[in-house]
Amino acid sequence: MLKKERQAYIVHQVNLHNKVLSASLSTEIDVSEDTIRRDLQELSEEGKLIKVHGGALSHAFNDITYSPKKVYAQDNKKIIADKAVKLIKNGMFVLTGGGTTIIELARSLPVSLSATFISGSIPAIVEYMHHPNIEVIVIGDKLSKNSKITLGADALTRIKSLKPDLCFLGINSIDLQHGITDNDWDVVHLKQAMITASQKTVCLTISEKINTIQPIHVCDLEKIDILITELPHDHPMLQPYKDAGITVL
Amino acid sequence: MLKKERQAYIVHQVNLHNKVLSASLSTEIDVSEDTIRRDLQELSEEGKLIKVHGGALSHAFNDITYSPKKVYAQDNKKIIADKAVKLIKNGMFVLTGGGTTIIELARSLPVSLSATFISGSIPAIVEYMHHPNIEVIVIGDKLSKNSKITLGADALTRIKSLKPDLCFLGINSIDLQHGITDNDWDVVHLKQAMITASQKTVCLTISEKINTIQPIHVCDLEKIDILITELPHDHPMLQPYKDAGITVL
DNA sequence: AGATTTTTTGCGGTTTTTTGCAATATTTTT
DNA sequence: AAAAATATTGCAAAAAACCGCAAAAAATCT
Repeated sequence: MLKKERQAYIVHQVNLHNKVLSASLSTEIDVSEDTIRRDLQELSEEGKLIKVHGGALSHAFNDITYSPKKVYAQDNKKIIADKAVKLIKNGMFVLTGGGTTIIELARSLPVSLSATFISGSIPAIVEYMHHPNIEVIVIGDKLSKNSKITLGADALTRIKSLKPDLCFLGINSIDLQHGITDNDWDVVHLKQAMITASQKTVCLTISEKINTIQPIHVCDLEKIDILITELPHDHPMLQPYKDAGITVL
Repeated sequence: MLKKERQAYIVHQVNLHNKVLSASLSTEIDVSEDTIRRDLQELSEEGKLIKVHGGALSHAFNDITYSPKKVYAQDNKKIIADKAVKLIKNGMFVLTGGGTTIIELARSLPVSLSATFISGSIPAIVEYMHHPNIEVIVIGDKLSKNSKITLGADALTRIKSLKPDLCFLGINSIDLQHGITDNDWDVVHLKQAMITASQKTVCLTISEKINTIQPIHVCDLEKIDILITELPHDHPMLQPYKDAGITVL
């Protein structure tokens, strides 16, 4: 890999995720951390990013909001995305919902992956669209301004006609007794259809939403195959869900 | 192998793979690396690629350097968009295709306008989505990476089920004898369906595409109600189209 | 055609760039 | 305060670029 090529990649990653870790980049592009550090140094001098202890930050995202210390704590959603990516194999049909966690997943897909992604989430579709080896199926219907996904009868019937290998769902609430719950009538219907259609359902959520409840019931825990959070898989908070038969990553 | 031939090959490779290595080229074409380096030097001075340590990168790899010609075209599209916007009234159902002219139209919509826009073009949908008073209906199907619009049987049947007031079509070729022509089989079918479904069809195009022909026939001039270009409505080039019964703006 | 000039190309030697490593210092975490 | 992670520095090996220079090839001019 050429030096400039590598630096362009780094800049791309910084702009995409607002931050990068030297260690991650090192393993990702298989060069020593020294080299990464020197790259960051140069790019920093060129004003293309801001170098901090442990990695670099996006210039645009650089107000007081992010102190250098924050770089160490990887964003929870990035951690979740990285775990989720490992489930996707070449040739798979993957159905995804909306939400920021799903966007992060879309941005973390390795360039080498070639698969088919189905979604009604416009931001997610935009990310998939930029990927060189991914086919995109758009679920059409009326676009909800709030959630930026298509909702309605058309979307439901289209989803019911599919049998994807995998379904990634960003969820707002999960609880041992009440299972998955949500607060939007149409979104709930969509999620139910997605779960029913898919061979395997993977739920993504940050840990603070675990053991919370919302007004509308989506499905029971039995319907969920895999649960991904930013916590280590052996965290005590997750044990009850393992006992309920869910694979926790 | 001639020098010019060799350099043409190098440019081709750069455009194809976005990067080339001096060492690879050397063994590939069987000349010394010095020669390759001198070639890259010259091509770099001609602006055909970017020379870096170890090889060269495509111009597209770095940042897009847009030529004055592109900027000129951009201005023209803005003129076209402003004319087109005037046709849209509150409460209308508007069907739009893809292409840069349509994007420009989407960006030019006044905030006060409240209407419903139907499209399968992801970039257009993104623009509509940001508008406060516009409802968006997404036409779903397989996403074409090139044109960034959804194409396929699903999209066709969905469009056929609609009766929009207005249809805006960015066109690639228009000619007095052959009418509207295009070069992509699927896109042609989509445009035909859009024209048939709509009560009024508005074609948008920059003047340089007037009186040009492409391989596949979309429709005859009779199907077109309004033609919008960046030229003044009384420009002589447009007179024949007026005579053919088209309203020219 | 033959001679002369110009261009192109490869080669040896030198300089610069790039990269990884090891030892040491600094920062962050626990 | 100790431990772990990250930075810095100097250095050496490899790769690549650079600099004439001369042979070969092509173009130009008698």
